[in-house]
Amino acid sequence: MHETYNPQSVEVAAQGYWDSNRAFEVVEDSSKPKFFCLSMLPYPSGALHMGHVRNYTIGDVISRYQRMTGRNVLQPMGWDAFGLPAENAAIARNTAPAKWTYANIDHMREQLKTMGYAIDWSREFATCQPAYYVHEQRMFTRLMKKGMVFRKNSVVNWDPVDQTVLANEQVIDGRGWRSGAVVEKREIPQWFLKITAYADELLDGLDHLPGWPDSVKTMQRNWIGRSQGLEIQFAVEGDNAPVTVFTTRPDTLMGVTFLSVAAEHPLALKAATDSAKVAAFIEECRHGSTAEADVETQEKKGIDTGISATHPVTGEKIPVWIGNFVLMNYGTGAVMGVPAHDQRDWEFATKYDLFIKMVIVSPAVRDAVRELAKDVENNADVMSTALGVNPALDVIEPTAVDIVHEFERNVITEGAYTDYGYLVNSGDYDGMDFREAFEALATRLEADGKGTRRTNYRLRDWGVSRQRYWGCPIPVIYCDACGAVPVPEDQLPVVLPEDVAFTGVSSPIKSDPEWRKTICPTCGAAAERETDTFDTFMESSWYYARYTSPGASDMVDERAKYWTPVDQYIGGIEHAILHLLYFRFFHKLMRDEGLVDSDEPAINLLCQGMVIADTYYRETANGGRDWINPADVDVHRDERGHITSAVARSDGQPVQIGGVEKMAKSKNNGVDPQAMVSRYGADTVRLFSMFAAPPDQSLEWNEAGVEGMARFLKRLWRDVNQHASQPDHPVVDAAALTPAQKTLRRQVHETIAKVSDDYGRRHAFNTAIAALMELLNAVAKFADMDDQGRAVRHEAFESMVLLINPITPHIAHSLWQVLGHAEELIEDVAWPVADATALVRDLVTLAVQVNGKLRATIEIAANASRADAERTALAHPSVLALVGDNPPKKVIVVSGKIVNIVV
RNA sequence: GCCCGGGUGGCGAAAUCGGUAUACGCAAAAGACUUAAAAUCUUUCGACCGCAAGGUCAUGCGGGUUCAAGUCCCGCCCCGGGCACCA
Repeated sequence: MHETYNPQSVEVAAQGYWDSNRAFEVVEDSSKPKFFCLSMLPYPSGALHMGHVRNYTIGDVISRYQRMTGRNVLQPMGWDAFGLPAENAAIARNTAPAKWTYANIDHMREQLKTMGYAIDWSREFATCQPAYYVHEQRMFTRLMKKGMVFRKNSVVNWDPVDQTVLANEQVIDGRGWRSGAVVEKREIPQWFLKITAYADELLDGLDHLPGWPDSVKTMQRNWIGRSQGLEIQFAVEGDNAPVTVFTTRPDTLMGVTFLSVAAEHPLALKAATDSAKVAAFIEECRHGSTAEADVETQEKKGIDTGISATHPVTGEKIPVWIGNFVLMNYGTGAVMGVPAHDQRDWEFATKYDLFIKMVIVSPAVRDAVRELAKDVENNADVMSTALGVNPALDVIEPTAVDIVHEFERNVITEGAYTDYGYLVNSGDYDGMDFREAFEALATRLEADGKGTRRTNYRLRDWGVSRQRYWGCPIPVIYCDACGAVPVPEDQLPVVLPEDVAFTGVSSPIKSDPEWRKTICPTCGAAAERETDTFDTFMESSWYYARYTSPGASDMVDERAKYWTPVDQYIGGIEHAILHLLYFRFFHKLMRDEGLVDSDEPAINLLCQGMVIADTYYRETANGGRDWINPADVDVHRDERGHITSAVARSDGQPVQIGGVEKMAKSKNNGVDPQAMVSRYGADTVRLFSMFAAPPDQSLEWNEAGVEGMARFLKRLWRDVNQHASQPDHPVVDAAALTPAQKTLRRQVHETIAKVSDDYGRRHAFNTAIAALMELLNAVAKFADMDDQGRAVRHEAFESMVLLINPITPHIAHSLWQVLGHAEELIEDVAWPVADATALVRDLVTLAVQVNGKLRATIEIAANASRADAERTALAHPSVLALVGDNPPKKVIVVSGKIVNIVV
């Protein structure tokens, strides 16, 4: 017997056994149901962090559990290896991005292996390998031929000092992160994938994903943003083209008092040629970042172009303004201004003293007017009369007029009324509701050729061009005669040179005139290659499919149809929209190429929360903060456990407590998984990361909590070994058990049922662990040394080891042998099933409430009738004291739970 | 600004379909073992009042629905994620 638990030797032994048996390498097997368990692949940033550990432990628990329930489980791993950080590291360390990336992968692979994940490593790849990205390039050229790809101008952040395009992340407060120069918006030609062609399918498909979190589906629905509305043309004076706007609220059309166009809109550019002020405003709009969050939070500013447009219904002249909040790349680049019924327009109109015209009243106002003016033939007229639109009407109800005026005053002075209501001040449309007004105006404008009913999407086409080096080259050749030509399939891959000097000023393939030189595949003339690379979301959109078909000559082969779709996908909630939308989009592209046969890439999705930790700091002389790692801080508490102070371990001097934040380099509060594994073992780290919080919430790293987990595993080790050292026991004879033995056995089977449900359905690993802890506590208190006592205890320990195996597989591997099983893979032992007869209870506890307050509990037979329950409850002394002799008004009995007596 | 989450003891959390709020763990306190410490074991542990029995109050704040609300509805506050070139 091993007296003490030594995680290091246990883990080395288990991992060695798995390796030598190739325990987790899988092939297609039609005799078993398959289960594809996928975790989002890591970016090889340098070292494993706790977020990875959490993500991959969740995936591993699900994989091992599914394997034990008899499924053929594929759990792969790879590397999302292209990206911006490699370029930054290359500049900082004077090395090549490829070299840095491959070194990180080697290091992180070793770190992952110490965690003991049940991964099929034979399928591993890195997305920066030509053997991977060649398929992506081929797919792109096929999509080009299908018309799914187009090129258009698009706005980027331009650093005028460094003469380079900046990512949004590289723009801090409107300035380039290195140069500090005010960033400019610049238009350059870029490649796009027509994701909008799939907008309806991407939206409607969400209704067929019951295994995805509602929050993710809602975010995607809102992101796609399908809306029904009207596209309306406003004629513009002079020889200008009409301005087209899209609105979902055509019922407010009569309230339009201005138009706003983007600074890049042709009409704005036209106005700039006549006015230096307008030109200066447009110049000002060119500064600052392109990020929507920045655009939406900046101060709303505008300028009158001096040009007027004509209202398509009334024929009135309305001014055209330029607004810095109008996005050229969304919709038509122009919006109609309805200050009375749109809050942003209201603020804009108030700021620039533009006319506010109320044309919608609330249902409450309409109803009040209708009631007061019920004798008047048409109460829509009363509302219009109140507004002075129809003074000819001589029968009006003064109070009704006041109500309408009051509402109008409110709209003008307090803020827009943005809900649906009833039209007023709108001529022929007075009295209509939203639906009627929409139909009437749509019909009229369509007849006049000034409007069209349209379905609009917030979703924009996917710009895939990046002006960076460390990415997959876009396989296009530019020929003066033939234009943009896809690289022929037999010339793929277009290989990115890896052995380069990277200085950060320009991409090595852009600055090397030789690399881009080629000949046109169509006409054979001298031509040039595209030097932009793909957005790295391209690689992460289809990697899951490649795992199914290692070595396939195309993107995937027939094996993909066995393994896809993914049964369980696990990753961070930060990917809820972009990655998960592109991932779904790419699956549909592959389906339409005949590569896979399902509509969606993943059946179930689990989004895990962040890993957070305490922060500590000291003020520096210049007012900054010097962050100190939690591992180097000692915390003092008072006797109630409140933290009173913290000191640095290095010098014993106090440090400031900075609160709990996401683990990040900037706050120096990252906890190194490697250090934790060497101190406590991988099983303890896995156990803590599953226990400390449910998977979808943030997880606070707390080393004392980790020690608690180590204690639990030590006790489990000790108690199982102690049990195994006792004499052999007979099989459990359910009919011969004492009440105490029966109770323990019931707890064992209740735990089996709970843990199975927690793993398989709820993904509530924290409560599964709590249930196992409770069972270990119960077994420890169970002192029965009789034959049947030992038999029941043996059943308890075997169940516990099997149940905990998905979370702590190394210790389970050892303890399974201790319990008398010859060396075997515990994942191939059948998952325990709760015995229904062992779950039966004789007595149940009911809570007894009087007027909804708990006053007593009673124990009654599990099969007692409701009347029995009511009688027993009413007879309880505490209840009698409160109820007295008066008969209760009402008694509610919820069987097995509660009796509530209302007096 | 817009969209999506979250807020429960000293701390991490539990309460799965509206039915006994605080399971499990951490921290803390007391005791046992020890020359001592660590480890381990036992006990206590939401707040307030009370010798006790028991009572009152408590799930971010303010209302509401219900026999019954952490859970449902309305209005706020605070924290986090995303916003299309971080991945």
